[in-house]
Amino acid sequence: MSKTNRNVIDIAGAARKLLGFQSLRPGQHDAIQSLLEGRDTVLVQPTGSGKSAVYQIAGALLEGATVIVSPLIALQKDQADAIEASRLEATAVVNSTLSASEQREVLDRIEQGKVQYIFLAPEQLRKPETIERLRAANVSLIAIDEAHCISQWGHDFRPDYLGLCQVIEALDHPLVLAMTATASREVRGEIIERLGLQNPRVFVHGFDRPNISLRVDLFSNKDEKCASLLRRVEFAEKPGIVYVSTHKHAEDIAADLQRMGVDALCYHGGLKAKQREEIQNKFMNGEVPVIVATNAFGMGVDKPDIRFVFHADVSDSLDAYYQEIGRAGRDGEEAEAVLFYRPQDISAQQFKTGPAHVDSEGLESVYNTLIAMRGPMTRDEIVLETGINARKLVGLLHRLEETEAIRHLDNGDYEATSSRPLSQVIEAAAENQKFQKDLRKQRLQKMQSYAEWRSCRREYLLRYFGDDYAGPCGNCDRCEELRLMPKAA
DNA sequence: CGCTATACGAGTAATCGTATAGCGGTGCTTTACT
Repeated sequence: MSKTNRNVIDIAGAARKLLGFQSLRPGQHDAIQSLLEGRDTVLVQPTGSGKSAVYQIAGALLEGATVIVSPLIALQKDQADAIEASRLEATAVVNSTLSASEQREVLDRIEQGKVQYIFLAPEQLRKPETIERLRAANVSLIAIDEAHCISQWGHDFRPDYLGLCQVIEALDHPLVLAMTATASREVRGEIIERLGLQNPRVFVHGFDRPNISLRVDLFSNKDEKCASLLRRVEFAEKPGIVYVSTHKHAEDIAADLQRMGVDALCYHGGLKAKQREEIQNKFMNGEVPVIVATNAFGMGVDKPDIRFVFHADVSDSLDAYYQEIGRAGRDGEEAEAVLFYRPQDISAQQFKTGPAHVDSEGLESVYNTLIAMRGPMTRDEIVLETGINARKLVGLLHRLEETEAIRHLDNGDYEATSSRPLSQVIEAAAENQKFQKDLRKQRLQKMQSYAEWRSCRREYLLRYFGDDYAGPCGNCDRCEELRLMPKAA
């Protein structure tokens, strides 16, 4: 008990001294304390609620360096700058924007223990050299920012997210803090399992966003849907975001809005990095009131006064949907989330559940190469030997690793673990792929169920995320229709 | 699902429909070449 009390005082004092905080929110305090007590910690809390203060303060109070795994280079820079501006210690960013000599210099400083906070993407952590240098720096805390990426991206798009478990082990299991704004119980479970967390404490705070009104407008005709969306954007209180599923939709709708005299820009991954930065800045500082975007837009967008988030296409999961609409109304004022929906929209997103078949030729080529070698090979050597491009190879290696036909060694090399017959390995890989695809299909179906839900939408959403919220909420289209109001408090 | 690029046959010179296959969304990296 006395130990706990001492920690309480230390944490609050540190927050004041280091960050100038008058007080900490309960969520922040509990998470920091959990870390100081030596527990791996999962923190689910809305953006803007001060998740970064948790690793900043815990990192300052723990001996040794803090590693922050952050998915986007743009975020890494912002987060590091925020620390530099405060009273905390030295930071470093390790990513491909640094020249080779700059990287060497930064790694030297890290190795010498001169850096307190190190920001990097999971891809950097798959490099043996980086791990070696980090080991020398005595890492005591590894914070995974936007930890839902493990579940969302790890299985194909950025497989290095699934390698974090090995990274943690290679660093002798420092304390782990996994942070995200949105994670259903299922996703939280996957984060814990994939990171190999041991008996973690899980904090979930502030999930409901009662000021965001929820609504689904049903259409059967595509043109009607589009016209209704455009009209609604025209008259909506701004600023706001329109989410779409393809580059083309983003460009078309932005062009339509401009034609109507609405100042709108589109944003998607096909644009040049510089252009994207410009567009995002214009939205952030209020120069442009409407952004029409794919899911490329949003991470790191913490603008308080977004009044609407409309969806012209469905998201591929409720997790993604809630994350997207959660960008509205951060100031606590009224905001609206409207899904413009046609039943066909669901099947149009099926492709996002991934390919139905594995690349058996690719798997065969990689597996046979590793068996023939009878020893470890680097990625580069495998590329040279098989002629498969590096990007594709990462995915194939990951698939093989999943079946345990090959092993990824701590030094970064790969080797075949056995000489299981090829057909068995391919079959196992196909099974894994099918499992992933089915999982994504189920998630897409939850999106459909939300769109077609007949009673309180907030209840459906919050229950999906594991909350036991009971409607009516009085602030969704279903409650309105059924004239349901929440029971008086 | 729905779009678009490509191929193909018709049937006669340059174009026009129609059928169909393939693709669509998230970013890190590294490397070769201006």
